[in-house]
Amino acid sequence: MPKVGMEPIRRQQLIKATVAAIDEVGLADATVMRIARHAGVSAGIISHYFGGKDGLLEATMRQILHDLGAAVSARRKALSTTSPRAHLEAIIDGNFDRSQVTGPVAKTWLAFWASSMHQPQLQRLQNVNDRRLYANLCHQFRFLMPREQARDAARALAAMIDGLWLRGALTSEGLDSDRARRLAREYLDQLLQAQDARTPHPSHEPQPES
Amino acid sequence: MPKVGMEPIRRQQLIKATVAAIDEVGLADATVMRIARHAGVSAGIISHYFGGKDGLLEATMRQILHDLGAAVSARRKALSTTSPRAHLEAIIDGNFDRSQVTGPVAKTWLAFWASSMHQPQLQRLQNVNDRRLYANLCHQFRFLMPREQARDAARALAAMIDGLWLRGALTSEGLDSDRARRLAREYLDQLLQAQDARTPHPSHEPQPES
DNA sequence: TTTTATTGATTGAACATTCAATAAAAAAAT
DNA sequence: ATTTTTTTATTGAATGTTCAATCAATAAAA
Repeated sequence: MPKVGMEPIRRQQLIKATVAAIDEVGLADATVMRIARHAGVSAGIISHYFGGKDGLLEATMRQILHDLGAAVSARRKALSTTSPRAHLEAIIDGNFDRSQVTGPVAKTWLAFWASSMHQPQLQRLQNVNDRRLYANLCHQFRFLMPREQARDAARALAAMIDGLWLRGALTSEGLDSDRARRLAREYLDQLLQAQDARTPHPSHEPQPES
Repeated sequence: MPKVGMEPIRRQQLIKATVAAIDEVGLADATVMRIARHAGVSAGIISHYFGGKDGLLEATMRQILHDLGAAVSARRKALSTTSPRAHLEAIIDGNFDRSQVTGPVAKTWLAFWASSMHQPQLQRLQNVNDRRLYANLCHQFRFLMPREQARDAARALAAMIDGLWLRGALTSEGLDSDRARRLAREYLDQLLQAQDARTPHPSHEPQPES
């Protein structure tokens, strides 16, 4: 079987198998043997490509975070406007992107979330990601409201997004991504309406094109 | 040392020690030895009082859920009104009650949350609790809006509460419970204002006393 | 023939649980 | 009031299991 250039293939295989194993039995029971079996390879190969189980878990979390970032980024790049509202909606949609919201991925996500509280390696990844979401939201809200209000709006919308995710991961039916998206968007509407009510004379929004 | 009637004392001790151990090193590394050391007793005693580690973990989750329920319940009973808004605020405040929001408890809570996805015993407890929060919220919102809107409002506020919890558990500084409460209350305000805007002629609210 | 990829039995460490031994308190007997 | 007996609580070493990591052996491609 050994061909040259197996490394990228095996790495992807094993990361996918890790998500599958965590979905199946949870992080605590996702042993190297079970993961290897999912990938159709032997257990030893994990240490060979990832230096050990920890390396594989970190790579898996990286992959998930990367996919999430990519989903958001793609939606924002597809926009032909600088309208803050459109960008905020794109961030919401990206966070509930199909690829992210699959049952297995959601469970893996939550498992890493809990784990990251005590594993510095994972905590770093978690923090980077948290801050990115918060900073992105905050930056957009800044076009629409004063600094402190923008910060609160970002904090609240981030909490809403994560909360919908969390509750989706727990229900047996999995996350209803259409409903989650709708609820998050309605919340955004309310945030913006509340702001309009406070400042009936808009101050410094960027060019809200046609 | 052996006095009669140690059972309730030891059980409480061990549950407290479990929370402390999970706070210290996470659920994955909370071994019976470490928990026992926190409680100042030997490892064997855990099997004696809880039948095994699983029994202790389940009892710990029960305790945390019970404390949360009690905090909400106490605040609602202290109300001398049936105003839906006051009850909704009491539910919010109860969920961010001091006793719940301590760093150790928040971490333990999240650890069980992740764990409950794959442990039927814990999942049952989780579901009961989820449904209670949702049903309570939904019941109060029903006084203020039609069924479907009440359901969405309950889903969204529940997600906001859980999201604030989740994000609070992850930050190293712990949850800022005052800020969390404020953000959740502001969201509630927005929900109710949005509803007032839709139905300028209120239909069937209960006696909104003085 | 050499290089690269992969296997899987082996090793050692960590762990939950068990249980015979122990110790303290409570109860009974003196 | 002592001493003895019984009951209750607790210990911690021993047991058996599970697991991650290792590495010599193997097999396929180059």
